[in-house]
Amino acid sequence: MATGRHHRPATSRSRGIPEATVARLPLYLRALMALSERSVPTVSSEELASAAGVNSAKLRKDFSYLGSYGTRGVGYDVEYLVYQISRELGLTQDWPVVIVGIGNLGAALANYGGFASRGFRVAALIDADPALTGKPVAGIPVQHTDELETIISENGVSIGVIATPAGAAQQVCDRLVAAGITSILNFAPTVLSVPEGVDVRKVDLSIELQILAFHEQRKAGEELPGAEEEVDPAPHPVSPPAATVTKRETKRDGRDSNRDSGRGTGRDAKRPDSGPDGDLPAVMPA
Amino acid sequence: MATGRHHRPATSRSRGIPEATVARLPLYLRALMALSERSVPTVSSEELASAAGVNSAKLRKDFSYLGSYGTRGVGYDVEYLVYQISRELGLTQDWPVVIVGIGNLGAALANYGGFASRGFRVAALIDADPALTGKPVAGIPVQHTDELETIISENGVSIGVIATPAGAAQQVCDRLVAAGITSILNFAPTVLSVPEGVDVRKVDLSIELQILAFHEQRKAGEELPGAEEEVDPAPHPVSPPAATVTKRETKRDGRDSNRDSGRGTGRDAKRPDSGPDGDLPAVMPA
DNA sequence: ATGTCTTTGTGAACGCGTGCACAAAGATAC
DNA sequence: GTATCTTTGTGCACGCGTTCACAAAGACAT
Ligand SMILES: NC(=O)c1ccc[n+]([C@@H]2O[C@H](COP(=O)([O-])OP(=O)(O)OC[C@H]3O[C@@H](n4cnc5c(N)ncnc54)[C@H](O)[C@@H]3O)[C@@H](O)[C@H]2O)c1
Ligand SMILES: NC(=O)c1ccc[n+]([C@@H]2O[C@H](COP(=O)([O-])OP(=O)(O)OC[C@H]3O[C@@H](n4cnc5c(N)ncnc54)[C@H](O)[C@@H]3O)[C@@H](O)[C@H]2O)c1
Repeated sequence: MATGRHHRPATSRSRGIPEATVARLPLYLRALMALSERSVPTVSSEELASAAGVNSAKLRKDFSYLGSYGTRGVGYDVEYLVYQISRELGLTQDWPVVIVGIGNLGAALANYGGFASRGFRVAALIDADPALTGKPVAGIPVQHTDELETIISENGVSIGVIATPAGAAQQVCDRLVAAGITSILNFAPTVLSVPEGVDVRKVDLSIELQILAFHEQRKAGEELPGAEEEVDPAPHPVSPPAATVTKRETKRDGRDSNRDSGRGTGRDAKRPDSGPDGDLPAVMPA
Repeated sequence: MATGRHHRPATSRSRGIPEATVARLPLYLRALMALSERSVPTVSSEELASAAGVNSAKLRKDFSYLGSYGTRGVGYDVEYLVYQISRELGLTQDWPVVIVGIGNLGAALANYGGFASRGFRVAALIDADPALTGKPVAGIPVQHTDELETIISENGVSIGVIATPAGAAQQVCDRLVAAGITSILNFAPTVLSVPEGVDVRKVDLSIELQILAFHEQRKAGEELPGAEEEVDPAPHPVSPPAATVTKRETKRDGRDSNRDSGRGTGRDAKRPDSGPDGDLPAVMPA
């Protein structure tokens, strides 16, 4: 019970365009706009692919979902493709956006030029702090949460950005949805529960860092083979249910473990010398 | 042809742990730490899964890669699992991190408490602007780019965050890598080229918004069936190579087009009334 | 000790995404 | 017009990730 609703659209491929492709279209668009500014008339899939950092076959397949706008032997017309992708992404209209939670991050977002330059218009900044109300941030006066519903319905906003503390996020989310928002970009580190038909995308800083840390640890571990690895480097923090814990050689087969090998740039003593402060960060809040 | 190096590790599954699983571990960890704070001793896969917003089978399979730390009939010991995941992610040590580019976003990141609370320590803030040098941000004095190499090698930093303008990102990246950084979190909207062995993860705000806009457009389009859709709503921005353009009924079969249907909450007139300013945002910079 | 009941761990099937490799399309040259 | 050369569009195969569904493991009651 209480599974909330965490469904991807289920029938993910919205109109025949795979989700993975949709996620890459902005990438292509960015590269294309750079070419456009340099007045480059056409690009080959190879060139554009390398500019966007993807495989050229993938790019061609992606474009084929849009309807094959290329010319064999020549490539793609830059301007035309910019327009087609923009249209496909819905960027030929502008999207009013509200940002809720104008703290450190919210203010940075409000100041971010990359919004406006891509068809998104910051329609309003909303915060619960009365001290902020009326204060201009990035030239836009902050409005109080009380007016959230009014702002959204009067401006026909359908995209909301949540930059409040995690504790307030779900509540804010509920209000946004009730007010008519159907797309949410969430920066708060929480899982949001939304009704069907509402899209949520999340950006979580610390998750990204943790993923990097994982790989970083692996790199470091591989350089010094042998010794501690595989084994449990510390006793159990609390006594688990019973004698269950001792039994643990179930998995742990230590697969191939190759990682493309080859280094490249000189890397040597890179291990952080296990920070000066000896306490574990916040791993065991107990 | 300057393909740069955009390889995923190739042998993606680092030690037998699939990349997709690694990406979810922080999610589980977050949920577990919340339970831990509430002194919940054990959780079932079902409960934890719904807290983390994933399928319970997926969660169990994910945990099985770590070595099956559960007790059948009971569930998982919260504290023990917190520790195991932390260890797997490399969070039992603390990771010094440098942030380069202390503008709007960089400052927000520096002020973000979520770093420290998860084992990441901001070792230094670096910016090219001499006016910023020495000024404290979040209690840490900003240092000049000249000292980048020194800072990194002296502190044994292996993770770097880039929050500079896009134009400076590749250059900053190169210096970071040369100085010994092997993991980069990039906020600048550019594709970074790095040598093998260096991990790059990117966070791109406007890409997320564009993806939301795509789905938003689809929702709106489905409510008013018929009329403009499928057809080219505008002439070609520039004349493509030749008579090529006219021929375009190659694809476009208008697939199933169902999208799980069912709405749920009342959604009615949500279309942004096509912004007051009549100009297309920045779609056609030409 | 035996039985029942809960929940894990995982085999197997399936679907999506990726990349290879190539036929076909069209440009360009002659 | 014909030939050659470039580059697209895509069929196909493969691998990863997801999900189902269930046997086995163990807790708990009696
Ligand atoms: N700062 C970062 O770099 C960063 C990075 C990643 C994630 N985050 C997350 O983003 C969120 C915001 O971070 P921050 O550093 O800007 O925090 P912050 O404390 O500086 O700002 C939060 C703002 O939200 C407002 N707020 C609180 N409750 C509200 C409510 N119910 N309705 C409307 N506004 C409300 C507060 O008044 C405050 O202005 C947090 O969840 C944080 O975890 C921040
Ligand atoms: N602000 C946001 O919410 C946001 C959102 C998404 C992406 N971004 C991206 O993040 C980056 C930073 O955004 P911002 O709003 O903070 O910009 P900003 O202009 O406020 O800050 C950029 C900072 O980088 C410094 N800098 C410039 N060149 C440098 C160099 N070579 N070495 C070191 N420092 C250098 C500048 O002095 C400045 O302090 C941009 O690429 C932007 O596109 C920002």
